Amino acid sequence: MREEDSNWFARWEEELPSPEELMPLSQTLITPDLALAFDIRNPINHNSSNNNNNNNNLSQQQQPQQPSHQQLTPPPSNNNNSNNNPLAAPSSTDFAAENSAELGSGAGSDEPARTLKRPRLVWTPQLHKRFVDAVAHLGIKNAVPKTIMQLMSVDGLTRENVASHLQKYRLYLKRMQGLSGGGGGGAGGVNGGGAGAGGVNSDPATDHLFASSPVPPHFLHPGRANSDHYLPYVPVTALHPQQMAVAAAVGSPHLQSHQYHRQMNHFGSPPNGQFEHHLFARQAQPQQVHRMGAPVHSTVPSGYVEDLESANGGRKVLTLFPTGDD
DNA sequence: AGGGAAATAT
DNA sequence: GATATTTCCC
Repeated sequence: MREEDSNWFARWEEELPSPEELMPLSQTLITPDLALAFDIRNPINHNSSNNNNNNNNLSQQQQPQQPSHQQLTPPPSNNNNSNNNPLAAPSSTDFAAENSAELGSGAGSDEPARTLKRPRLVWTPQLHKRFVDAVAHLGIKNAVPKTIMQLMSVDGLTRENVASHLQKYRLYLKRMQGLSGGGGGGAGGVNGGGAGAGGVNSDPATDHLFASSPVPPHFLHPGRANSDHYLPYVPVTALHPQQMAVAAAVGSPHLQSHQYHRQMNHFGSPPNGQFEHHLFARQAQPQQVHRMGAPVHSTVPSGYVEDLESANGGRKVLTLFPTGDD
């Protein structure tokens, strides 16, 4: 089985986007202001079933901090611009900025990063993927909230967020160990994104989200093999501060936990083409983790649309948008 | 800061 | 009712 390990790594490498595949810097976020200025509007916005988040925190309105409510269109094959046009303007239909819903009175020009209570963070497969990668690269040993958070470089992510997620993730791993150890090792197998494909995931009860991202073998085999053999020192260089936005699913309560229901019904017409997501677009702080190794391979697995969840069945929302800020 | 469990929101 | 995230406590 050591092969698995090496394979996993190889796989990981393969996954890395080539320089050309990286998102062009120009693909930055469009702020509402800009959108308005340019009269950019979402060509297809038919969502808004319930635009307002009526959390119990009704007393608070939206977070004007980053008026960038971007939403990536989930289109089937929305491959990033494979061309190498670094200065391509916002890839056509990829996303649009929509706002105005109710920020009218608020005047979202300012981003007073006040102590706004942020809405519940929704861990999308992408985000989780990133999380897993980070943990994998750090090694369970060093995988602590703070470090993970730093590695992820996801804006808006707080240590608490990560800690909490980590907690659950560990639980998940634990469960998996127990299951795989006892009988079917299948569970532990690398799901390889194609979760839904060949077979069913072990348990429906299993965390949907967690199941959506491959679990590095080492995670399950603490004792086996050297602990952190593979990544003696995190090739952090690989993880670049691409920004991933955290999505706050404020309006769509249903697509969070029921994704495994595969909304991709036979009709093939999902309820909505895309959902409205509020993204916290903040720039990753320069406080990046010190990158130790040099980018030898240059592979930069950044945050961008990795594998759309055809696997998940119902998850077609991308909540991260790469921005070549910097 | 890290880990775990209770509380709450969805 | 169950699950996902947040918040509190050690």
